[in-house]
Amino acid sequence: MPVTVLLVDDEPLVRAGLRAVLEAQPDIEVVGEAADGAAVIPLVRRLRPDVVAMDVRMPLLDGIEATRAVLRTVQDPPKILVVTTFENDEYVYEALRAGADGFLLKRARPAEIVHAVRLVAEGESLLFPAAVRSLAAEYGNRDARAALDKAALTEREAAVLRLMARGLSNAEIAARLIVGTETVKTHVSAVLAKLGARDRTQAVIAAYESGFVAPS
Amino acid sequence: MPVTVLLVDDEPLVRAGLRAVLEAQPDIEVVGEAADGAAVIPLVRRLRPDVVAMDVRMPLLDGIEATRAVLRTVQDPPKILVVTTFENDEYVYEALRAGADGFLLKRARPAEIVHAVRLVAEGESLLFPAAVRSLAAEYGNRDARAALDKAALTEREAAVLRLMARGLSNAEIAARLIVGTETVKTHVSAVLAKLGARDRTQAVIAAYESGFVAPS
DNA sequence: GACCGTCTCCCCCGTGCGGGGGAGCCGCGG
DNA sequence: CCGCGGCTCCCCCGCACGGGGGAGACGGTC
Repeated sequence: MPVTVLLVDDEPLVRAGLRAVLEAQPDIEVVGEAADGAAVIPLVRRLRPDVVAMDVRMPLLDGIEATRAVLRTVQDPPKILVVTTFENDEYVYEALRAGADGFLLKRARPAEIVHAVRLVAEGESLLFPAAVRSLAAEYGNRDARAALDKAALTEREAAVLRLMARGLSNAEIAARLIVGTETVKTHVSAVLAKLGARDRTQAVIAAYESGFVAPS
Repeated sequence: MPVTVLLVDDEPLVRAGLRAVLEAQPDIEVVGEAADGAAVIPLVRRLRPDVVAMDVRMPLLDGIEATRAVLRTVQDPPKILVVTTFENDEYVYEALRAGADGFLLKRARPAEIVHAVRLVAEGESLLFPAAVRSLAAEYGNRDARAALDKAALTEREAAVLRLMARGLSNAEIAARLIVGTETVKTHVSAVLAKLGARDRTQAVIAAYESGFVAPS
């Protein structure tokens, strides 16, 4: 079964471009379009897309509010891919904080766009605002895919973060994973760097805010 | 307007007792009863009580699952007061983790019961499993009210915890609150003690898990 | 074969954190 | 009036934490 996508952007040109790029893939199907955030909710309810490619800056209801609204009101909500023109767009980070699953630069190459859609559809991508920010800058905003990959935690790092989010100390995590504390420290440092966190507390906050771990 | 309460307990005797105690108060009104957890959701939807006094151990659907179900499926859910017979009931802590707002021992004195209902109705109570556990033991399980009060954070402590949950360091919190770092440390220590947390990370986790702070 | 990313472990080092005390000030209530 | 709880600030102290390096082993890719 193909990945179904709903396009949300106020510029018809962008929608057409995304549609052309995505429809060229046999495993991706664009099932609908919307021109502003206010139209998103009913469309999501009706079309039940796997992924919503959502512009951040839009009239009526911007991407942040639309993201929040979708995640709050829709059962089993779709993955949300935030689309933006500028790399240093503060709105993007807010949208990611609001629960968006990934981000995409409009100037990205078609292959990158396709890759990003597949990533979030598989639920494998995990983006943290600070990491994306620095990486976007580092990569000159031209290779969103690389930024996406770099921002993703490795398996081990994810395991460590999960235990951090349960309140375990480095020594306890080491015991649980049957590795040395030095190893855990290495992973923790990597996690902090990728999440843009200063300490483990901020990392755990990022884990909750990004949906990496959920309350209760 | 009075505080409306829904009683959920499989023992008619307990329901009658709670009803008698609560109805004696002019500002509290018992609007319904249920004998098991499965009947709770439709009743909550129909009666829209301010508070649900919920037994933990029940046939069909226990208090934990019922609490989860209510909080997950009902818009603007009622406060949930977990009722239990035993102080060291692991189920209670699970229920509190599931989002319950307070706990009540069946053997509590009428005045304590009334007080607990009013507390959760006002949304002022804030219970953390570890704190409740130790306090319940400390008070010989006879004074639930005292435990409730002790487990509640003071205004200042709550403010500090909110900032902790935003990733601020002690120095940053001190600057924000315009006090000395030593003062912040005092409050942090108090928060850790009341939450049964070992460090600030565990405190932030408790804050998320208890609903004290919410993602996004 | 060379390269790269991941995972593992090691060193040193500074410091923020948390525990243990104590203490003064204020406002409220018995 | 005195006590009590909340808020404020201070001391000392130990240690886990996090940053900065480096390094070896493995597996996959080019």
